[in-house]
Amino acid sequence: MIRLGKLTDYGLLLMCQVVRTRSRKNHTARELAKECHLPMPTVSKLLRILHQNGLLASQRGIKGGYVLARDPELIPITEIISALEGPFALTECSSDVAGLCDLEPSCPLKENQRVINQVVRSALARVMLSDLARPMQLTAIRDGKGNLVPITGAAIGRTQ
Amino acid sequence: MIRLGKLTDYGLLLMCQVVRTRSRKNHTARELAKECHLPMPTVSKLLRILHQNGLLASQRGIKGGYVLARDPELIPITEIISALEGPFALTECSSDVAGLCDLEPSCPLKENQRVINQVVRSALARVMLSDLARPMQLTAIRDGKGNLVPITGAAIGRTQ
DNA sequence: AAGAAACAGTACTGAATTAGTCTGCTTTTA
DNA sequence: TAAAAGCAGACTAATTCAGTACTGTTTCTT
Repeated sequence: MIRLGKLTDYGLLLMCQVVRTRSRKNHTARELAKECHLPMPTVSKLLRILHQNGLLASQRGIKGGYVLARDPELIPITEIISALEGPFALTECSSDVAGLCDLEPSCPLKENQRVINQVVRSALARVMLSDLARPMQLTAIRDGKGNLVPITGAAIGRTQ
Repeated sequence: MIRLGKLTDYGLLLMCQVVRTRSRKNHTARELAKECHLPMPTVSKLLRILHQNGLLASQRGIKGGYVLARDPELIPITEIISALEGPFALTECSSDVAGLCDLEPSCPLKENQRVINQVVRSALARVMLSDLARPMQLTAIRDGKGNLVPITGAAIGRTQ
């Protein structure tokens, strides 16, 4: 399967929790850990990374905590994923670093790897955090032209 | 990054090689291994899996080998990926198997994981093997930075 | 009919990656 | 100034993955 790390999954969960409870002034790592049933050190680490990538704003000190840096409508989930998983690449070859692959000079796939990558990425870039945080309400995404496309009809390929 | 295993990458490479040289009556594992600069046992294993999933047809015996089971225009790369990586799922939660996740009863993300999954999958389902096997003829253009961008969906999100 | 060439399948090993934990430090406010 | 909270990196354990080896089965050729 195409893999998203557990930590990324947790990260998405945390961000959703922040969105869902954003009436609160701020969110401490401890609170979020409890609410999401995740170990506190892990949550702490994730929140720090999300902060470093401009997705959360942090306040230190005894009354500190985290708040969302932007409206959830303005946060594509690709940003969260990139923050936690590093540069977006399906394989080593599709990254921008050269020389990672022995086959590189002879590999005719390299360019197309980039394309696969781009297809996945642009598809995910249309899903916003606000879409994720409202369970059950996401029945459509926007296609390349900005039109809404029902999710259910989007599936091609067979179900396994 | 979203991860595709090396073996899957090799599998895509092999399938492309078969397509590109399909004037040959058949393709032995040995030939393909040499042409793709991959170890022969690995190639053998991959070809067998691809065959089991109905992507290649095999002929045993001294004059045996593999041929493409269908026209490359009819093979979405999701099929190749699913064959080599197992059921399409970005995280454990998004698979159909229940009970894998401790958080399941309280996890409000579960449904949306499915959505993310579906978004990626339906995007990839539109890319056919024939598209991959013809480098440079793909429906993609280069943007200002030299990155390939599919013309079907204007890439949103920022480039990292 | 026998042997060679090629596919089929399984099991094991070593390596790489990842998740998670621990420890200590810095900042801020009551 | 002490406590609460964030900051940072190192370390360990577990899991996953790639690769290899070995054995069996099929079919063609001589």
